[in-house]
Amino acid sequence: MAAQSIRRETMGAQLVAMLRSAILSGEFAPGEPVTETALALRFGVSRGPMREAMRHLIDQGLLVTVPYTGTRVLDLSTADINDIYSMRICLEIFAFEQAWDRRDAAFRDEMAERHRKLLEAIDARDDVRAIDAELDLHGLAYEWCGNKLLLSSWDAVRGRLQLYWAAHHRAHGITGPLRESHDDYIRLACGDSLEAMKNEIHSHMRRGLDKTKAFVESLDEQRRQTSPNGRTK
Amino acid sequence: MAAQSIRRETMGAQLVAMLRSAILSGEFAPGEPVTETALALRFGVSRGPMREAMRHLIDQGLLVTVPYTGTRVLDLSTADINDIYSMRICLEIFAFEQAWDRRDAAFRDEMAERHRKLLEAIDARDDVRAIDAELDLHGLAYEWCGNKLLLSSWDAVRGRLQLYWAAHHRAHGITGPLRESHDDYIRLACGDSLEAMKNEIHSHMRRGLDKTKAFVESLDEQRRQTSPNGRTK
DNA sequence: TGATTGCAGATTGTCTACAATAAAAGCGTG
DNA sequence: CACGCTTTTATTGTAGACAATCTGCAATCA
Repeated sequence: MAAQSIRRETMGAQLVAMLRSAILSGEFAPGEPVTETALALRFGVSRGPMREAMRHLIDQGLLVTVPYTGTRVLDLSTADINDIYSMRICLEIFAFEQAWDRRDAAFRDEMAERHRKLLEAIDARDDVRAIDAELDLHGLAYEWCGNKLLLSSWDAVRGRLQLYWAAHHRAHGITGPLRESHDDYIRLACGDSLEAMKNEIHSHMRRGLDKTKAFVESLDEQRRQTSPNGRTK
Repeated sequence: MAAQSIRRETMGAQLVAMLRSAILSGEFAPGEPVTETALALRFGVSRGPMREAMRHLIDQGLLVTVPYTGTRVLDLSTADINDIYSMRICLEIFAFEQAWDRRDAAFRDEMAERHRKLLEAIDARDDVRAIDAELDLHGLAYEWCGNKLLLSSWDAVRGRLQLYWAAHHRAHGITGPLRESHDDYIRLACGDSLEAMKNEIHSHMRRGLDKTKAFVESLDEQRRQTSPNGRTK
């Protein structure tokens, strides 16, 4: 019944999706100020719904705002990366613990399917899609245990992660996930040893952390050289 | 409560606090519909800021909304309780792992201070304050590790927990935490064995889960008898 | 009798205009 | 040239009116 719904969604909800993808696609860079009027103009709506969508992303942590002063895209910081990745380890291990006994054929099929989509995006050299596919792949465990609270926490982490990876991609070009980087992950996630899977999560995250951290540090270095003040427009 | 003493904060931000405490104090019961106009009138503001505050609580999960139809306070459900408590175990153990080596004299002092406030509220038979104090006590570990992501996840859990406990309190009168219920928790949290603390968290949560679950089940029973129509979705 | 359709009320969604606030720019003065 | 004050401007905050949509009920018709 919902197949051919034309305007089933409210405007604000659509704006959230559009604005998020605009940020993650790099149209608005991390740290860059965004104003309600400008965005409203950009998306062809009034300030009301636009503001509402922005508040939603503020709640999610993708935007930060100072009352009566301004709003800007979340800036990249080395400190936050440790938080993000340690949180990932905690949540993903928990997700697998909860989902472990619920895994069935459908789970393994879905896992394979998402892996296929990831490989497809990598082969197509489509990094934006590859990033999304990798996060979808990791998201399966969270979805499978059916804990809404856990899922919303993962969403918060995912948003930030995507922001960092997208920035990384734009700075260094092709830097998406390697083709074989998830082979072990998939194998163990569908295997019989929860302990082995936990270890894989740890080492998987460790690799991701090192990579992401190195990038942001190089960015900090670069920024320090060009303008000691901060951002230039 | 002091309506508008100082206006350092923006109106919407104050409304969030007021509305939340109104919900948690039971002025608006779980499952009860709330309308923007009624609330705006109640707090003496326009629909704009009121709506904004409501959207914030919607993002936090304390309110649920259906487009063009209505908004209501989150309803109590037995299924969610398992999610909440398993999430609590996961997050709180992680918080102590992260904070463990950072604990110092200030940490132990603050822990003692919050425990003191909890006992004070219990002795004063002030259950609402006791609930808040207990959550503050548990919150210390989260605050201490300085992970913003973790803290926001804890906030989400805390809000729901508070909703359940407050409902419990209103239904059964004095049901707040017992005076000695946190002695072990405090002792081990300031002690030398992380493993012992993890065990304590597990058993502490187990007790809380059983108690809360029994309450909601009794509530479901009661609701099933009085009104068969039941507005469950 | 049963289903369908039209109507009324309520509620949220959106728009426009105006006020409050904070940061930046201008400017005179020592 | 630096300093402090005033003015300006950009931005968000708030208000009220209007439009779109949903729900329930009653009138209508086979």
